[in-house]
Amino acid sequence: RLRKWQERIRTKDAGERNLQFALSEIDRMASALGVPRSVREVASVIYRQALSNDLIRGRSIEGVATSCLYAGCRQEGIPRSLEEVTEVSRVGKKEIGRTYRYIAKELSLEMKPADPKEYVPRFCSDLEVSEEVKMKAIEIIDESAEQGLLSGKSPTGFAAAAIYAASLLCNEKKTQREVAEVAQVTEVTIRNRYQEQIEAMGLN
Amino acid sequence: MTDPKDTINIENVVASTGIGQELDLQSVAMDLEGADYDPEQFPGLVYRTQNPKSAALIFRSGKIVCTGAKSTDDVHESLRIVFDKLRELQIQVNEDPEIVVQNIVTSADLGRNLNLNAIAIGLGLENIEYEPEQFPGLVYRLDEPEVVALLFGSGKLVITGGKKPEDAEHAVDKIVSRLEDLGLLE
DNA sequence: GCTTTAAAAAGTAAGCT
DNA sequence: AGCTTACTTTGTAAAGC
Repeated sequence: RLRKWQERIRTKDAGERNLQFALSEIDRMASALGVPRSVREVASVIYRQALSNDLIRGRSIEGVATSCLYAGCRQEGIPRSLEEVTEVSRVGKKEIGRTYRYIAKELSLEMKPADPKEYVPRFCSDLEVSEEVKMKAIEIIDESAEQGLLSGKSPTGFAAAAIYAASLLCNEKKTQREVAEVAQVTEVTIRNRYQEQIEAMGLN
Repeated sequence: MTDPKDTINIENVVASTGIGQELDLQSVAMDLEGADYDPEQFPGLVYRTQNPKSAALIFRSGKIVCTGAKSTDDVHESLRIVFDKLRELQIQVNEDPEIVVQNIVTSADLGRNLNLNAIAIGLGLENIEYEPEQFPGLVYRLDEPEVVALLFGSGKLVITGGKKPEDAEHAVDKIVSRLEDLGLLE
């Protein structure tokens, strides 16, 4: 009995240490990504839910913690792309994506796809463009999404192309390379999305 | 209007069978021309047929998996070739080994573009998986028939997980009627 | 869970000329 | 700027780690 009792404490302590580690990792990554405290709190809540629903077994704590942070950002409307969270995590993009999908399904998070517009404020401030460019980019996203161009496309690439197009239209040109860098997509992707969006706006 | 069912095309059939005889894969690999066998990497020996095109995975137990065929007839024809090749190596092969189709992959075309965002919400976020950042297709799991459909913005789709060709037809019918009910087609 | 095989869908990426 | 190759997703059996 004494042994069982010790084992329980050992297990409880181990579980407590694991939870503390996960939460500190969420904090570390959240700081590195520069997301507000509300996102860390949402991510922590999701992690505790995953824990109580026994979704961690068979998965790395770091992977689950990163996935919860990714989900938290999206739930708070200030998404970070998988590329971005992967940069501050110790696990790979593929594992994060797979773990995120598993947790979202099991916890019925019912996440809507990230809206490209949600990336515009951050990308634009990183590029130091005017409010005018920002508004124009949002206009381009709305119009081209309405015309059905968004289906299947990555939200970051779509946002990046709209910002690039808007910078040209507002005479505040940013190069494809500059936009590609802040959005973490290739110039080829920007070029492809940009062409379609310009056509959709009737600006070609 | 083209009935989406008429655009269905079987792209890949996976089936399993067995010759009812244990095999020494090392010697089979030596005698069978074009065989790929690397037990360190995978326990099965890979043998490819040319006509019809397919890849057979042959195991020590004598069990065989055939993939890549474009129809159930092709699966049988491919495996007949594999059986004959083994017989040429003086290996006993049962008369007519039972061949079980395990999975059929099909493609089809709904003929119109799809708004995947609207479909994700319409079909219910709890029933679908749509992560355009990770993959451009929307994943839709059906209960009846029990298959998985991947829907794309172009209106093209992939149906997998079925065990008979009719599964794909039933799936396409259900998908079309659900999208029509939601007013998300045309 | 992984390893291997096949095939489609469409988006993204990387390497080379 | 292309073109080619390759990776992402889905499902499935096989034997073994």
